[in-house]
Amino acid sequence: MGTCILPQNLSKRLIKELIQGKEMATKLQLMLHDHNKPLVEENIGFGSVSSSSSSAEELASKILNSFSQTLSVVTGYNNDNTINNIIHSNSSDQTSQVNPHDQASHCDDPSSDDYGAESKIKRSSHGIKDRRGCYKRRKNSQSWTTTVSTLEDGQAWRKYGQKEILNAEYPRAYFRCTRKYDQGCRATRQVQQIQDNPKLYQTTYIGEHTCKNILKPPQMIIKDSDLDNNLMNVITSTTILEEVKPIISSSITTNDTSSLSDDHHNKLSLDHHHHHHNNSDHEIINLWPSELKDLELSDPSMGLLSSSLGVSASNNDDHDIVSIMFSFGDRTINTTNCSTSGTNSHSLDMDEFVDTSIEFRSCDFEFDDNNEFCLLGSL
DNA sequence: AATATTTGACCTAG
DNA sequence: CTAGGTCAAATATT
Repeated sequence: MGTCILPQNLSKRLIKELIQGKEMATKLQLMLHDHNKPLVEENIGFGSVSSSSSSAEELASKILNSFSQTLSVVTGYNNDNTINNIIHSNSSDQTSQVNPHDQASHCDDPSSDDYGAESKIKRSSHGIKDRRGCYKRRKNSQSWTTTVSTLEDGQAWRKYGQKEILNAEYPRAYFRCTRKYDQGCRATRQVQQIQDNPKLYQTTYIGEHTCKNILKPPQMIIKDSDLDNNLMNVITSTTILEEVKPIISSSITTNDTSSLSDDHHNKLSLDHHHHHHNNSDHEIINLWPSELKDLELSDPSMGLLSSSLGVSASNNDDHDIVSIMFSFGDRTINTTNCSTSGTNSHSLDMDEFVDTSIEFRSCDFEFDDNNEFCLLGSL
């Protein structure tokens, strides 16, 4: 597909930014892991960040900035596969590629059912060995490798194998896109755990998603009872929203609601304030895109939108007061002083959200009696 | 029932 | 032949 023609200096800068971002994210993760957990247990839970909040915030800010810089480089030069190629150059093995076509005659479309029925019959009938058809390794596919601390990347993967790897402490897991058969998507990924406690995985993405990852109605679930756990999964990440991708450009850090200059500077953040709390009443935590799984739509290869979900809340009442702010760069959607009761989960239809909210300037939402997320104000 | 995971066999590149 | 990528039946989960 697209080949990367990125000036070397920018390429270096991009790599540098990504490395820095990764390092800082790791630090932040450790920080959260080491300091927050004990605090959560003996303390109030959501106030936990406060003890190390200054440095953590600092780190978070730097990380965001790092990704912003990265985005500005990427989106300024290529909106397609640039990032893949760049990161790929950093990848460990299965390199050598850059032969984007010739994706191994790996059963090009699922319709030409290759290894499917036919071989199944031959194998199961009499245990007769026969070739399963055209299966070949896809060593010529685009691939890139990252090191992360979670299996979650917001995409729908289906595990199809696991292997013990020579000289590797942990087995390697193989995943394919869930839409492999209904949409012929050939994206796969391999996850190699390289460390335990804290967990670290080296994730290699092979091939690009060709699917539209939007089959089920996207939903954002905010379950009060899960907030504690969610906070422990915290880290930062870059994900993509297909609909928003085309208008991403440079900076993603501004939250200024006053200016409505252009369609760029997109950032999704969600603040979940708690007001019954003693120390701080406003904390922002970046959640993994697993929390956004169902609204997350694409693959990490196609573009980047740094979407962070900030959440904090109080559980000391049967009425949680939450305030949620979505900000797409300089546009903000704010939900202040929403009152919700009970421990039900609130769902937000992200289909509608993604489609329409870009048009909003500032408006209010709340959870109604059915815990539906609804619009209060006008556009 | 549909969908996901586990796991040993199968298959290919080197 | 070996190492590692994939298949698919059995099993588990939703």
